[in-house]
Amino acid sequence: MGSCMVKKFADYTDLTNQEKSLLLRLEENEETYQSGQLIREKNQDADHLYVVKKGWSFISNTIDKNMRSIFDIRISGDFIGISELSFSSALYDIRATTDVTVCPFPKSALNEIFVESPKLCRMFFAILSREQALLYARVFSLGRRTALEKVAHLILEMSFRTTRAYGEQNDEFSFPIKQEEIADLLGLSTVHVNRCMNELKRHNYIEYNRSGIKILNRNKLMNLSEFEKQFLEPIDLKWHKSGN
Amino acid sequence: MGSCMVKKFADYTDLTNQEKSLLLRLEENEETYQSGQLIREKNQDADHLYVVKKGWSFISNTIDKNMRSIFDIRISGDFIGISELSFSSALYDIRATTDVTVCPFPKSALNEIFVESPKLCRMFFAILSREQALLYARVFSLGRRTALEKVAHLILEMSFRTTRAYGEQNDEFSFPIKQEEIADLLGLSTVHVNRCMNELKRHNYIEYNRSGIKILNRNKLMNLSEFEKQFLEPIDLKWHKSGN
DNA sequence: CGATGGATTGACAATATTCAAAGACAGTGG
DNA sequence: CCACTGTCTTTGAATATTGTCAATCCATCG
Repeated sequence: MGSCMVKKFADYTDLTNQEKSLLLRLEENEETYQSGQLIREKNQDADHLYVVKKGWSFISNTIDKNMRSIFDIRISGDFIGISELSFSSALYDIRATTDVTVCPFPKSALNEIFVESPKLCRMFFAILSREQALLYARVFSLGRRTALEKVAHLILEMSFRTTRAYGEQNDEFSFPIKQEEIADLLGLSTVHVNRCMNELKRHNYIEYNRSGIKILNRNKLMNLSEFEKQFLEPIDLKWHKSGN
Repeated sequence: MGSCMVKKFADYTDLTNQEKSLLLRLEENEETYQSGQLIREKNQDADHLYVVKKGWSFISNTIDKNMRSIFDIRISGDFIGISELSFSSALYDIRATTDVTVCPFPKSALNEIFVESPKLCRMFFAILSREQALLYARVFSLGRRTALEKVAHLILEMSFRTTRAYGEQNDEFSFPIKQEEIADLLGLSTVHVNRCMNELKRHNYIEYNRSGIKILNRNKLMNLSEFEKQFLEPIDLKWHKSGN
């Protein structure tokens, strides 16, 4: 299979061969993990970043045994660890939700890329800034949406993200994540997530089973969760041109 | 007064004169706003970024009149707008909490800096990645802490951030923010924020009035909110050296 | 077939919200 | 200097939302 990064970056801009080979270096090493396995633990040395090549994983923090928060789901083409760039040890756990392939690379590789290619540097910056925007959206969700709206919003978010990552627009997609994990993502209890999922099902907004989800009424879901469509805009790299 | 940026960056690394002048250019223009004023509105053109030079401001999003979420408070030395780098129009409002001085600069200025100085480029990347880490901490707070813990955590966070921005460690600091704004930051109702603040006062953890706050028992606050001390680590730029 | 991990359900409890009213404080103009 | 205004804070009572606990169901896998 090809390189996630080259594919992802080439969606937005033309790449020279040199730039392609810089990106390919990030995926020289591969590691695979089975569903449920810990990929890296909090407080370990954080000298590597990761690119997710295949599967779903998530980053989370646990305080006090029964108090876990999942910060984000990471799927094919996503980076893991950028927020730890300026920290010496890891701030959170990384765990495989499905069977997963990740490519670890040393932090210093980023620096080489920045020096060699201003275009890739801008691209990385744009990606990181886009992730910040998505995190703001999550903060909004956590702070100001009801449980039902949160669940609806998450389903839509993952629908758009998988579409972008895998290329096929599809109302029926793989959603290989436990209700307990949804709860930890959204700051809810497992039981309540279950009730919300079933309410969405009763209203005929979605269908779901263990491994997948089918969106039956995307508009209603969008309205319910007041999904903000700006986040679907493609990444715009024009900001390096003129002063406005 | 001197440049926020030069001061902030010089805390972490040595700067050449050229680098200093690159940073100074970001603060060539100044605008001042009065407490409560809108600095920039959602959906306007997002062709500029801002450095906050003086005062507190915040970035927020409002859906449906009575549903506001404040994403972050921005104080002296903080950037505003980086998460909109790859968007053409603004995702959120920027509003002055106190009287505020901000310096707008065009997005393209960032690109010039990246091309001219790899060191500043790394620095910007490190700052942005650090902000992501802080956002993860906020996600944790919103999802998994009780109201009382959230309030305690926010007070501590701002205590550390003002210490870093203004240089003086102090248990008594300016906290010029309405309870309604705290509520929108933490995803609570104004009334409940009030009750929590008063509970912290009753326990003799804090004192407060309209404009300031005094921490009486920092340890108890740290324990209550399970504050994670890693976030206080200074930014580490060593990641550009070896791949170890 | 039994064992296991996850999903589902009901009853009850805790936490936080809403609404409405009253208090405190700073700024304003007379 | 005082009354007036508007904004923010504080309080109580009733309500809504979500969490907790414990039991049961269901599918999958050896």
